Amino acid sequence: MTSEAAEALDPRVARTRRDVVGATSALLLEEGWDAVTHAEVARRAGYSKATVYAHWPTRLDLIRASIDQICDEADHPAPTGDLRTDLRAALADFADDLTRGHLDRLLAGVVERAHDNEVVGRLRTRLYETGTSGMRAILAAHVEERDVDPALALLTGAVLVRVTFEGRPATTPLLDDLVDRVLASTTPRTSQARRLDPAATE
Amino acid sequence: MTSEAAEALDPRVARTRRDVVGATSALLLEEGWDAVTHAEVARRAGYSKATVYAHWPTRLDLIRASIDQICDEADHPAPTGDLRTDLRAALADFADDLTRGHLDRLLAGVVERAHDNEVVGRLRTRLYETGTSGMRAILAAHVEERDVDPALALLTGAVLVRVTFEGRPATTPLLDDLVDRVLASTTPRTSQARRLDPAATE
DNA sequence: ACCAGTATTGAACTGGGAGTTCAACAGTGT
DNA sequence: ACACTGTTGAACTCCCAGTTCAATACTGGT
Repeated sequence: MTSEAAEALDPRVARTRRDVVGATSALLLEEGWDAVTHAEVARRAGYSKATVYAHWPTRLDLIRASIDQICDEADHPAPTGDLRTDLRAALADFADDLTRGHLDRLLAGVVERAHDNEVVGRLRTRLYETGTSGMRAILAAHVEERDVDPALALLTGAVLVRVTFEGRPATTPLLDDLVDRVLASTTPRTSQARRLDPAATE
Repeated sequence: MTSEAAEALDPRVARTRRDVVGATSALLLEEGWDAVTHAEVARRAGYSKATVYAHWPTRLDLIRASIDQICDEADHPAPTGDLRTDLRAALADFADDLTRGHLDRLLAGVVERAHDNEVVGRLRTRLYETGTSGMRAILAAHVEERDVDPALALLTGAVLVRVTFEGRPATTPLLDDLVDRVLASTTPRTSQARRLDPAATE
């Protein structure tokens, strides 16, 4: 019922879904997993608690719909074609999501609950892949296949640690340094004269 | 009263503290933050709920005591003196804590709650620093000062991502590869004449 | 052995909030 | 106008974290 695509949908239902999922996303990012209750979501969205229960019987239903929306709406800056430039931009974008977008708390909440819930485990994977797909695409286009996964883990992991655990702001020089270090351990893909001399290029 | 060090302590109090904090740590690692309630902790430790409340009035008091204990008890393998070997061992140790020790869930739970609680923020920092202090010491002894922080963030971050988000087992070749990549972006400290005595360091 | 001081206990109580239900009401497509 | 479906408000149940306290058990000192 909820998955029918272009089936003529009651406009009331469409409104409700849009409003409630929107309110849930905002709540989830602003206040965290535990703050997402049917009562609070209903209050924020301007609907009755009973309506919210009718559409999303459990808290996880609400959160799943919300995360799906967050992932669907994610956008990435257009690549220029230069590896280093694009990677820096994508990494800055990721760091921005983590801090300003409070994605770090959402990720933490999902990771914590993924231990005893299969569905949450899939949300965790989807969320992480969405947040890093930009970088993955850039890497896949420019470095050897075997380097993509390790480089991605190094980059995203380092930013996560810096921002989330060390509480450090993700400044441009810090991010650029990380990109340089990670690229030093990868093999460029094109036969182009892209030697990895630290001092050369740009 | 609770912080007196060698002051002759009522053995009942000593027993209670040991048992309850032990039970809390186990519960926290096995079942996660939300599972830590006074009732469940009391049940596991074999004490009355009222006793647990008398010693630790809030849930956070319990968790703080538990994390303090976890950090105090943490031990690291003795270094051999060889950078690559020691780093591999320390990283494997960290990965093991994350997976087998369920440290990943604990970290996630702490990160999530650190957003609106200063005390939890300090727990997060302490927990992360405890888990990575072994690697930090090894790096500090062998690479340039400016390389220590970035290398640490890259290593721990990559393992975190691989284990926690990708759900991948932290196999030896995977960890060794990460160490190699990170070391490729660092400058070794002057000569290898740096034969540091394990007992004489800091 | 006794005692004064303290820790522990069991059991009962409260306060709040998550989740549920439903009859009345409102919006929708024909 | 009509049948159908979504929405509503309010009342309700149930569970559980947190609280309290008089009775009991243990401890160190005399």
